[in-house]
Amino acid sequence: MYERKTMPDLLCGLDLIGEVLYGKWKMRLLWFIHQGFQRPSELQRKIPGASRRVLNVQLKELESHELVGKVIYPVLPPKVEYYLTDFGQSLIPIIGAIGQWGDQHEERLRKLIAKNMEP
Amino acid sequence: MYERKTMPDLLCGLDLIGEVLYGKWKMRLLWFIHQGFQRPSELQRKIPGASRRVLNVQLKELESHELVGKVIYPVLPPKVEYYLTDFGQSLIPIIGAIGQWGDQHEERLRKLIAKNMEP
DNA sequence: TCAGATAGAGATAAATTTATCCCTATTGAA
DNA sequence: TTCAATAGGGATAAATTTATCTCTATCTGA
Repeated sequence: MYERKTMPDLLCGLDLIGEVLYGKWKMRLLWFIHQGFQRPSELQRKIPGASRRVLNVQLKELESHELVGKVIYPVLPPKVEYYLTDFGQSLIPIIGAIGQWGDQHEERLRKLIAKNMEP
Repeated sequence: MYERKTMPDLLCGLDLIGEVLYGKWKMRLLWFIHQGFQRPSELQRKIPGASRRVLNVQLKELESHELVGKVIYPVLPPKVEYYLTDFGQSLIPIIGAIGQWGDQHEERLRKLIAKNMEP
């Protein structure tokens, strides 16, 4: 596993939230769990761009930060379900607002992103 | 300069906003500019954890994504001021909400982050 | 019996992001 | 006249994050 070499600054709310939410797939994971896709395999299908491995790792971090909980059913084949904790649930309005802004400005953003790729 | 090797997924609002806001200092830069710290040197003092260079680079990206604008005064020593465009301004409520969540949960977050450092 | 679904993790490679170091220029103050 | 402040950028190194590949295990259905 990777060992951090530098201490992060934790000066303000943005630093603090960044430590738990700054990860390529974390907001999507929280959002999809909130939408009812709670099993790892469902989440993997919802986020095809991410490998199985990475989602597992990020789910584990979300869990250790108490944003999601996990239920392991003692059955075979294995069954696992994630759920939002109250703490994680409290982020949903914010993630919703972020995604909504992106949706609202979709066209403009696509153009800007395209423009900033090649030149 | 760094050349991207893979195309990002742009499937939903979260992907889109990520392309312009996903950078260690970007939200802070927007926030401080919004607070009235508009000159590069002021921003550098507000964000001591970041090097001069990195802030310049991230400001440039924010500019190319039309979230901030830049006024160069033709004086010596040089004077530059950044300002939020309407587009950038529209992100302020969201950044505010994000930071507020972090502030509200400061204590809990500090404990969680600390717990997840060493073990 | 073999393929595919389920869930998870170690080792390692690749990509990306951030940081560091060293340049350019000019003015005013000590 | 030397230092600090102003703003910016290239080259490169380091840190971090993400992806890939390879394992383990068990059950169901063809």
